[in-house]
Amino acid sequence: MKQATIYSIASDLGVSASTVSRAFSRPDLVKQSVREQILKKAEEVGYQPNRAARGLATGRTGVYGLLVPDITNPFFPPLIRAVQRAAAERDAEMLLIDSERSSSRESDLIQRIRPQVDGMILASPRLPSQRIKTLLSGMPSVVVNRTMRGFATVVCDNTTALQSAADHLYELGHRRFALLRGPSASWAAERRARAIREWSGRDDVELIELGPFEAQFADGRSAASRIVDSGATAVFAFDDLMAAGVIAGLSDIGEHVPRDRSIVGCDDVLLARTMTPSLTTVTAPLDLLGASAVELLSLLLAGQTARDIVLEGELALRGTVAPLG
Amino acid sequence: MKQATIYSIASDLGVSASTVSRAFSRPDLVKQSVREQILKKAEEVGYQPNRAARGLATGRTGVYGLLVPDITNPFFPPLIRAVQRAAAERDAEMLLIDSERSSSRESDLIQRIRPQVDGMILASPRLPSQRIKTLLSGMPSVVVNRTMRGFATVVCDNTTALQSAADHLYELGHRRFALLRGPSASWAAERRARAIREWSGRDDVELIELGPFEAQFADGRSAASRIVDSGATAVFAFDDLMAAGVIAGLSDIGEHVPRDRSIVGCDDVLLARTMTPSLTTVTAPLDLLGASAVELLSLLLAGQTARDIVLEGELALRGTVAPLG
DNA sequence: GTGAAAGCGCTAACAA
DNA sequence: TTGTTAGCGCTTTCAC
Repeated sequence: MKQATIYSIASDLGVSASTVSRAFSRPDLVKQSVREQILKKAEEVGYQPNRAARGLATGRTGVYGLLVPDITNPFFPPLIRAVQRAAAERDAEMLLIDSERSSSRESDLIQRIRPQVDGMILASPRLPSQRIKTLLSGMPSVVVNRTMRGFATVVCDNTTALQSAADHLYELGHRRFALLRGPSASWAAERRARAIREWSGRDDVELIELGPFEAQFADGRSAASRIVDSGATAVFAFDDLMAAGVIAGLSDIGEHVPRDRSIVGCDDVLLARTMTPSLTTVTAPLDLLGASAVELLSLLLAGQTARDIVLEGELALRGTVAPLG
Repeated sequence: MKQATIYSIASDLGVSASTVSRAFSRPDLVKQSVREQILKKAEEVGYQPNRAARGLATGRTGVYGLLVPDITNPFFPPLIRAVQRAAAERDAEMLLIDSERSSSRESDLIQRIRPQVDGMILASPRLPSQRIKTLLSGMPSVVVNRTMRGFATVVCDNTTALQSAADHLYELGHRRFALLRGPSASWAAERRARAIREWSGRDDVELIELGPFEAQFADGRSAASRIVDSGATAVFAFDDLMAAGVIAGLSDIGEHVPRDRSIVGCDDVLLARTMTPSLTTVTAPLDLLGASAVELLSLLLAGQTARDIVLEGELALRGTVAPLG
């Protein structure tokens, strides 16, 4: 027993294949009684439309490409889930590509899947804008967590939340802050750094900037001694992973968080919640981020123009900040 | 400028479309000089074969489906990466489905993508075997981390490593152990539990079994008080996530790991390495697991029979076990 | 070694 | 409201 087709259903029912096709794609054009028969039969024989055939005929694949730089970075899985869910709601599939933090690979992979997807969602790719524009020319695309002229974008702005965190630390008595900067090419890193810099422009506050770093656990860990040297009592890490690294690094030196120093992360990834003590951080609305990206993409696919979206992070006060002791 | 096709290349070169097609799919059938011209031209115009068309003609999609129950569980991202990488090596794409720990969703999603993939890799699905067999009948499939008659399987056996961990704890003076069991339907949970049970069959050792649990962080956390009540000084958690939960739960009660109690996790996911102190656990060869799964699948697709594969975990001694104090 | 032609399953005019 | 027809881009006999 092979897959049912519109033809097998059509001949079973004594109607034409087009009628069966229409029963699915343009149901309003088919007489109700016939349509019901067709749907029933389809159900019965487990009919599933062959997307390759449909794609060939329509020029649409029903597949959205999602490109992430590093699926093992805990920031991405919830985003991936959100995208998949939103795609499924639109009856589309998601083709995931993980470039493993390599931009050459990114380039290859985009080339490769280009003809197989209707559009792409790029979650903070490594490639320079110009290259991306070339690779994706003519393909509806939305960019996540990065602004880029000529593309629909959805970003998360943590400025307010980070500044609240800073206020909070200030109230707890901290005056000397360290900032571990993220990757130099990262839009988010720049944005976060600027938020802290702006905030720290007051007389009685000192800011020590370290980095840029690749934003890995090991980077945070090895930065710990420099933090100690700097005399900063509170540190803003680019993201939660680096924050966890800092805590490990401080522990290597014999320090304890938050007793000896306060740490704030960013993104609220899983490990921020599962570590003990749990990490004070800024949450990212990943579900919304993913859903918005898909929404923008489908607007684009429908030929409409999509406006950019800015979401806000929120401060999550937890166990890694304490009064200056 | 639209996508190049075999026709556009053919007419550019004054050969027939079939020749162009053959230059890619059966290169040995084309005269070398012609083939080189074609390849060069294809490169030049950025030709990418349309997979939908190829799929329609051959009945093959060149896409492998990968089903995971929960992409936010840090066990899966490295596996997903490994599968994608291995698929890419075989010039195939990976369609990822996350069932969000819902078996009904799992069922729907499998149905849905069935006609769009050449085969499926199921990573510890939630569905009962019988249902899976029905859903996948006639489709080449390999099952990861679960044994299942009628399917090619690749599993990771942690028995030896877990028993070494137990030996180690025993040497450190521990005699009373708690075991937090994983989901009752989980093959891995059963296997791990058995390893510990077998080992603890000695006179001077006591084993307290708790659970089964859904294997979430919160489960571990709330189990902490029961662990304390049980008097166990060392605990085996089903996986790292639960282990992290236990540590958090013990901390809620005012206990400190490993000072007051020793904890062993399983899988060596990212958060095991990023927490402070880092978690003593059993590593899973995820890269190999993913690569093996893809290898088995391609054997199946080539019409060959695939033998099952068993991989071994390894003990990673880290910071959450200490001598009984 | 190469070309012509049929067909994969579906959609989308166009007719009826 | 329904059927007929012509492709979508590729592979694959079958001739040449």
